[in-house]
Amino acid sequence: MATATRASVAVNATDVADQIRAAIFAGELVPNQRLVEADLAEMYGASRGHVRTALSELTVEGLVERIQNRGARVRSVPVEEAIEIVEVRSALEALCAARAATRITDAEAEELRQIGRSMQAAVETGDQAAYAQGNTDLHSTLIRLSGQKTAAATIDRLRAQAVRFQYRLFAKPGRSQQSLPEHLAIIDAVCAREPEEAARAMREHLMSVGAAIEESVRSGS
Amino acid sequence: MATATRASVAVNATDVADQIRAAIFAGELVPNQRLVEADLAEMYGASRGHVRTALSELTVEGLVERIQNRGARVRSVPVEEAIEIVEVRSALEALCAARAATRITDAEAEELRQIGRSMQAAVETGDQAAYAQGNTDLHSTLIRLSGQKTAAATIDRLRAQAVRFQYRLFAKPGRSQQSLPEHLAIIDAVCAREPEEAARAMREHLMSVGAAIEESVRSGS
DNA sequence: TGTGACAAAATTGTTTACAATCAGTTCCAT
DNA sequence: ATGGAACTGATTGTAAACAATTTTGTCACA
Repeated sequence: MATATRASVAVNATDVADQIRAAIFAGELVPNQRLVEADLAEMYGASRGHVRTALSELTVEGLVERIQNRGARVRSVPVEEAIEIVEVRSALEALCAARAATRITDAEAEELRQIGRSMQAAVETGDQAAYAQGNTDLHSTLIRLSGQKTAAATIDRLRAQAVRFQYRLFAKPGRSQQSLPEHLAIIDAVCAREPEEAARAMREHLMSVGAAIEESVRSGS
Repeated sequence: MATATRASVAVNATDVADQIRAAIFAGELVPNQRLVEADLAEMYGASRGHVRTALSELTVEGLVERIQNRGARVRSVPVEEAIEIVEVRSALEALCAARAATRITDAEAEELRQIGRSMQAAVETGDQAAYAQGNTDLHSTLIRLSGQKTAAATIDRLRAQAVRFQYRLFAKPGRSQQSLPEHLAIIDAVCAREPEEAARAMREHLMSVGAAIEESVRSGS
């Protein structure tokens, strides 16, 4: 733990991109923070050329913003766009939930119900971290069970852009009490192998997430 | 028109990426075709460095595939993935259609109906090119009217990956006769400002596109 | 005190040269 | 003939040097 911000050494452009992406995801690099090539090169033990192409790639992914001759910054996603992202995720995760409902095996259904039980327990004991973990597990499990790799990749990319707002949301008191029944409804529908209902429940859940983001911004700042 | 494959001169990495993207879209660069850096550099009048970062960006976009020390190729999208792409587009364009239905003005509705009329005329006169144009116009207009930029960008990126299959489809005899009523149903629903029905019609249409791709591949090769 | 011109520093953009790797070929021993 | 070691040409990977640009700092002057 000598160098706090560096997990492992990056050798090529892809590695550097991965590290920067992880740092943004972890909140170590915050929106609008300048990304000076020389600094990043030293920090990750890579050449400046590698850092440069990594920044190009991250720009395509929408995580980084570049201005000619004025360098790169962590892109600050405006609220309106964050809501758009949730709306798109809503459509895609609804698709995934529906597909999961048509493909799920009995063993996988049990796995899903287990996630539901642990989320319920987390709400009862007031363990926010455990609830957040359950939330992540549920969404990623459904995406995996859908077998839709294109949707999975798209959702991943979009979610990375909106990390900033995810944190805000879990900090909101009473949020988990509200979203728990939504999550359980999704699990029930998928386990009951009802694609239409699973999609509907997922859409409803993510629309509520969108509304919560909108509201938290309206009141927060 | 001295150099057939080059439209304008590329000076930086973004320009090169644009040119290569356009060439792939136009079918000048076909799947699995090798992309030799030195050749591209000469062809587009750019340095090899710029070509290199352009290839990195296009790899992130999913248009190009790179293998370490063995260069870049135009990525060949397998059929299964093309179907996934249509499925994702189905979810996203349904979202756009629904949003368009809630936001559309009278003038925009007339614009949409006009597209419908020209598509109908194209089918009656057997003008395939005009029908393809109408198809493009309709989809892009709905996406624009939705005001959902995130969805728009995502759809664009996905469609670029699946160009190969779009061509195939329009070559199929009787395809336009089948899809015309689907298109008209979408237009009617959006103009009637019925989001649910618009989304349903769009989903149905794109599912039929997916089925047609699957079938054309099954029989074609 | 404020403002403009100028100089210096920091940073990014671009090119070039060189190193590493791979595919194909030749050639020799078996 | 056959298999493999060594060679060759083509191509990609890497780094470092240089050029261009922006930003920051300084100072004279109103």
